[in-house]
Amino acid sequence: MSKPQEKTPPLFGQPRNHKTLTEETLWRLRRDIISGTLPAGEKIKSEVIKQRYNVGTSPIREALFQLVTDGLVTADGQRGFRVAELREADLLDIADWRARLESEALRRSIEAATLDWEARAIAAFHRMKRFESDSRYRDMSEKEAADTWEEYHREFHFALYATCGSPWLLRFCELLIQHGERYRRAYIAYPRVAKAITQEHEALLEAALARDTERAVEILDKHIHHAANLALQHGMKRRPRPQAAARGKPVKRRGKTQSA
Amino acid sequence: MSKPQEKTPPLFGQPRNHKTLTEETLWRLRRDIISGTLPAGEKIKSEVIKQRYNVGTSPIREALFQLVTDGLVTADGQRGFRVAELREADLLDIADWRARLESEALRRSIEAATLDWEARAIAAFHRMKRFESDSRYRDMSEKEAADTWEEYHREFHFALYATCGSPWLLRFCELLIQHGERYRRAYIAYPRVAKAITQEHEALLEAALARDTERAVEILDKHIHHAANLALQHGMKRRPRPQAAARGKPVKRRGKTQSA
DNA sequence: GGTGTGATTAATTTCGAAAATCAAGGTGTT
DNA sequence: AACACCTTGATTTTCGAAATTAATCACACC
Repeated sequence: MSKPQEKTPPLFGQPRNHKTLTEETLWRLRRDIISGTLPAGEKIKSEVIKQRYNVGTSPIREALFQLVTDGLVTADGQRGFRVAELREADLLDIADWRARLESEALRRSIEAATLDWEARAIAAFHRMKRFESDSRYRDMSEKEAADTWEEYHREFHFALYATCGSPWLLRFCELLIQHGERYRRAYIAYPRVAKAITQEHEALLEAALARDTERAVEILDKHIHHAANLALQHGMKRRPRPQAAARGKPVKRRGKTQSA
Repeated sequence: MSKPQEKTPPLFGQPRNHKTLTEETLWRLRRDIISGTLPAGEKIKSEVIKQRYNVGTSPIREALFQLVTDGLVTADGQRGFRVAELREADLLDIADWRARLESEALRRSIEAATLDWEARAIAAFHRMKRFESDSRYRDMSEKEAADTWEEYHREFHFALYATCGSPWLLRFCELLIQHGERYRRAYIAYPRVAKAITQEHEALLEAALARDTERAVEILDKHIHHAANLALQHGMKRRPRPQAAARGKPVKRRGKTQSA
């Protein structure tokens, strides 16, 4: 009613109503890659995906090529697709640019703040916070809980940036956030990470609502680097060289790698 | 020999050796869109492309979906593909972020400058400059000349940014440059634009080689905004509302729009 | 015993046709 | 005459199979 020309960016997440199989497959694949269901470096066999998602060759390939452009999947010549590797240097680069670009997005959004913006941010924050403390999430599996929280978390950040006014900036943020989430989730699981950063979210929201741009940006900057460092620390303990795991010789075994 | 792990970003342009038909189709489509051979807003009919490029359905769709992610093509629900529209606001946004991000890339590249970097930049500049003044380009059609110059121009800019050390930054620059080029070429043709900005390139190279970061960044910033304003001025004269042209009613005629 | 070459097998890419979807034109009813 | 519904033709999407390419193994040769 209020703003009919507003076009929501292709933010990913909930079961949106997808018009084509390609679109649906894209979201499912993206979610599975970011959540780690499809681990980094793993070969993506169309046969497996075909059975898992119950679709034909074309939608899978069309979705995969979009993910290639997004950088979540790599396509080696004529040797099929792989989930993109995780590299420490990449994580640092992502955190660096997330901090820079999201800070700018936040700054612009605060300058252009509207009542809708406030409402959306508060709503998103509430949902996330409440989900953390409410025991309802015990009704779902760990993974579902993580997926849900991450969805809320993403939406909270996006709500803050939404009115920045620059489509390109939003797009870059979106891309970086996706990749950043993948790194984080590869290294630390849900309930843990939320505890570590929850009060930063609160402070961030508060500063933003108070229109205290400088403080908000400072908090956001720290928040992003904090999250990246958390991932880095846990990641170093857990997997010394993420890319070495799957890249090496394919274990010599050729045929079916796993069936059931 | 020197740096075997260096991976050239998927910079587009010349007839690289493509391994798959999808890849080849991607480059051809991208080139045709950026150069304006496929005009903004135009419907992309797979049947037409199929005949023009002599490929089947799959490679075309796979390529198109990659361009959708790049923002050069839009996919409306189940109604096929279109070349993305040109909008004034978008041009301004692109110029803004080109200036910011390329400045940062240039700054970092200068800080990390190597001899290879110098050599590549000088080589690229020479090629571009020489092409402008040399009458050889009369051997080709206007369009070929424009294509060639744009290729050199792009390479010159990229050469300056190449050692910035941030893959994500390079990627953003790449994307923005592609889109920026499309806007420029939609409004002003080759020989004209080169005359207007050629001495800026020279000054830019000079400052960069002298390691005068601040001056180089200042020149680059002006250069980018200058180019955008040129496009804007010419564009406003020529096409008052770029997006209105093709969006409107499809002229009521349904069947085959054009055959030969 | 190691190495290079040819044949076999698995996988990916590509095509062409069937199924699904959309847009326009036509028909009938109020 | 206006509106809704159905039919029809064209386009897009999807599938499954053929063609192409890469990988693996076996065998002979050095």
